[in-house]
Amino acid sequence: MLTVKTTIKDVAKQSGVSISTVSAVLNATGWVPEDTKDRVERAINDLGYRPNRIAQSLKKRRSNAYGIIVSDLLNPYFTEIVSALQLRLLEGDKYSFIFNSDRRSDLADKSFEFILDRQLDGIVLISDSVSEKIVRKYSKKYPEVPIVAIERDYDIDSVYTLLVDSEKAAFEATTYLVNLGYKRIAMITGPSVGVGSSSYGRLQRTEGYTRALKTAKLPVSMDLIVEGTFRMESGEAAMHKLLCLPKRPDAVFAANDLMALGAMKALKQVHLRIPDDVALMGYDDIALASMVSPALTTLAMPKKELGEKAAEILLKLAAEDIVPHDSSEKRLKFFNASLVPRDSV
Amino acid sequence: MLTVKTTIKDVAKQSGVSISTVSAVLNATGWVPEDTKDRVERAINDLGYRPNRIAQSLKKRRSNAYGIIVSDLLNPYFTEIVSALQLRLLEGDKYSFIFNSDRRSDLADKSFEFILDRQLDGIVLISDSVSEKIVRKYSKKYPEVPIVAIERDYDIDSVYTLLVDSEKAAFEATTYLVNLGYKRIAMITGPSVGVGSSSYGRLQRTEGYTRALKTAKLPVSMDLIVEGTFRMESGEAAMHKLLCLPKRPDAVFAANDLMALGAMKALKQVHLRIPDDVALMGYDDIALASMVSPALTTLAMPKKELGEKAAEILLKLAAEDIVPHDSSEKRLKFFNASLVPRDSV
DNA sequence: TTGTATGCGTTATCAA
DNA sequence: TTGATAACGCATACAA
Repeated sequence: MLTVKTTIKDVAKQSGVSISTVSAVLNATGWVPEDTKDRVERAINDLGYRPNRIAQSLKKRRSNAYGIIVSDLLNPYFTEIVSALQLRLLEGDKYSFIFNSDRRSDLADKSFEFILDRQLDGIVLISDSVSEKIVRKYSKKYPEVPIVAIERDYDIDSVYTLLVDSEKAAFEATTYLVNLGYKRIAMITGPSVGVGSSSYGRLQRTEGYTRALKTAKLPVSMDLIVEGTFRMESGEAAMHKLLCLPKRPDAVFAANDLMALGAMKALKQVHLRIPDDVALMGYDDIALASMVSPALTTLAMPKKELGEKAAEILLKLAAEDIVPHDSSEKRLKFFNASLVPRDSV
Repeated sequence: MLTVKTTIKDVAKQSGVSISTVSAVLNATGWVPEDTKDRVERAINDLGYRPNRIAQSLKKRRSNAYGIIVSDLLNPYFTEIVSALQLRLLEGDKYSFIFNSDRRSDLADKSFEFILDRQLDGIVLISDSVSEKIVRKYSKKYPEVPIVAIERDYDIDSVYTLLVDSEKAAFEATTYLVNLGYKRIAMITGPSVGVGSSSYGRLQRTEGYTRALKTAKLPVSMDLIVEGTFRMESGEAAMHKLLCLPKRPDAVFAANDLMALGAMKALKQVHLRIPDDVALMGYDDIALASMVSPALTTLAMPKKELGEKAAEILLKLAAEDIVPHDSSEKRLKFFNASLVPRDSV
C-alpha cells in the first residue's frame, strides 16, 4: 500500500543533522550530545516519524518477530499454549504472529514458507501442522532460523523439541480407572490420518492405555477402541458407536478433552449418568473441563510451561545471537501431564 | 537472522541472463521467450531460490499480508470469526497474521503500531482491542491502509465498520423469555471498564433487555443486573451473586455464552434445575453452546458472515488497488443475531 | 527481448 | 561527534 512516508531523511532535514545522526539516536549507537539528541527527538515527535520495520529488517536481517503455526485455532488446547507463549515473548520485547492452518496441512506448509521468506527470527510449530518434509527442507536451507516444535517429534537434529510423556500419563490414567474398579474401559483415540495424526501424543496415549490394561490383566478389545478426530463432534459420534456395543463400556478415556465433551453430550442424550453409568476421562485440561457438569476428570497438559519454554528458548537464542546448533541448550525436553481428578470418574 | 541468501542475482548468473529477466519471469511481467524462461526456472529450482518478501515489500510497498487483532484468543467467539476471515483471505491468495492482545489494551495498541510499521496491507480489529485514540491517529497517518472494525464503532469515517444490531436481538431474546412466562429476568452484562467495555454490543445488549422489560411492563430492577467480564468465571460469580438475592431470578440472560456457561456451572453447584428452576439464555452461539447440557439457548452472532465480509472488503480494495475512501463500498454495515432456541429455556 | 541503473528506508563503515 | 556513502534484495523505467 502506498504509504505516505516520513522517513529518516525528513527527520534529518527537520532537525538539521544527517541521517546517520538520526539513526544513532534512534538506535542508541555512538554518542550523540544531549542538545542535538533533543533536537532530533523533537523532530521525530513533530513529524510523527516511525521507523519502517521492513527497511530495518532488510538491512539488519532480523525482524524481532516470530511466527507461530497452529493447526486448529478452535481447539482451546492450542490457544492456551499460544497465549502463554506470546505473553512470554512480549515480555522479552518480541512480537509474534499466529498462523492458523485451519486443519489443512497444505496451508500450514505454505505458511511456514511464508514466515521464512519474511525473515522472521524464529518459528514455533505446535502439534502437527507442518509436514516433516517441509521442515526438513527449510531447516537445512535456513539453518540460522530456530525452530521449536511442541508435541511433534520431527527427528531433525536442529529442531528444538518439547514433548510430553503421554504414554506414562495415559498409563497412569487408565490404571487409575482400573483401580477404581472399572472393567470395560474404552478409548476414543486421535485420528490415524489427517490433522492430528502426527502429533506426538496420539499414539502414545493409546499405547499407555493398552499397557495399563495388559498390566492389569484386562482384555484389550478392539471394539472398545474407536477413532476420533480430536474434535468435539467426533467424540460424540464415537460415544454413540460405543453405546451400540452389545455390552457397553463402564468407563471411557478420550484422547483429548474436546472429544470427552462430545462423549459427555452423547451420554446425556441417552440419559446415562456420569460417572455412575459410564465414567469419563479426558486429556489436556482445557479451561472448560472444570466448568462442565459433572466436571471432567482429565490429564493436565503443561500448556503454560510448554508455551513459556518455547518462548524462552527463542529469547535465549536471540540474546546470545548465535546460530541454533551452537547453543548449549538441550534440544529435546520432556514434560509431564498430571491427573486432575474431578467428578466425571 | 543472518540468512544464507540465494538472491535474484545468483539466479541471473546461474542462468546466464540479467536480473531483470529473472524478475520478469518471476512476476510474469513482460514477455520472455520459452527457452530462456525454462533456463531461469531451472536455475530457480536448482538453487532453491525464494524471493525475499521483505525486499519485495520494501520495493512494492505492499506485503500481500493482513493483520488481525483480537483481544482474547481464549474466547471461541473471536477464534470463530478469525477462522472464517483467514480462510476467505487465503482463498483470495492473501496471508494474515493474528495478534492476540491477551486482554491488555496496551498490547493491542502496540500491536497495531507494529502492523502498520511493517506495512501490512490492511488490518482487521475485532471487538475493542485497540483504543480509539490510536486508531484515529494512524488512520490519519496511513490513510491508504484499510481498517475494518468488527463489533466496534470507532466513529472514524475511513474505518469500515461491521456491527450487529444487538439491541434488537437482546430485545427479542428478552421478550421471548417474557412470553414464556418468566417474571424475574436477570441480566449478566459485559464489563463497564477494561477489555470488552467498548465493544459495540455491550451496552446494546443491556438496552435491548431493558426495553423489553419496559415494553412488557415488568420492573427493571438494578439488583437483577450484574456485571461480568465476558469470561466464564465472571458468569459463575455473577450467578452466585444473583442466587444470594432474597428472591432469586427465574431466568438469566447473559451477555455472552461464556458467562452463560459460568452461570450454568453455578446453578448446577447448588442443584438448581435448568430451565425448571432458572432458565438460561446466552449470546454468541459458540460451538460449545450446543454441546453442553442442557443445550444453551442463545443468540447466534453471524460470526462467519462477519469474518467473511471483512475479508471481502479487504480483497475488493486490494483488487481495485484504490485508497479506501474512494471505494464505492458502504462503510457501515449492520448484521443481525438470531435466536436459537435450545433446552436451557 | 534483455541489460543497466536507480531507488525503496535503513543501518553501518569509514572519513572528515 | 558527525556526515557521506555503500549495502540489504528486489522491481522497474529506460536504454540498448
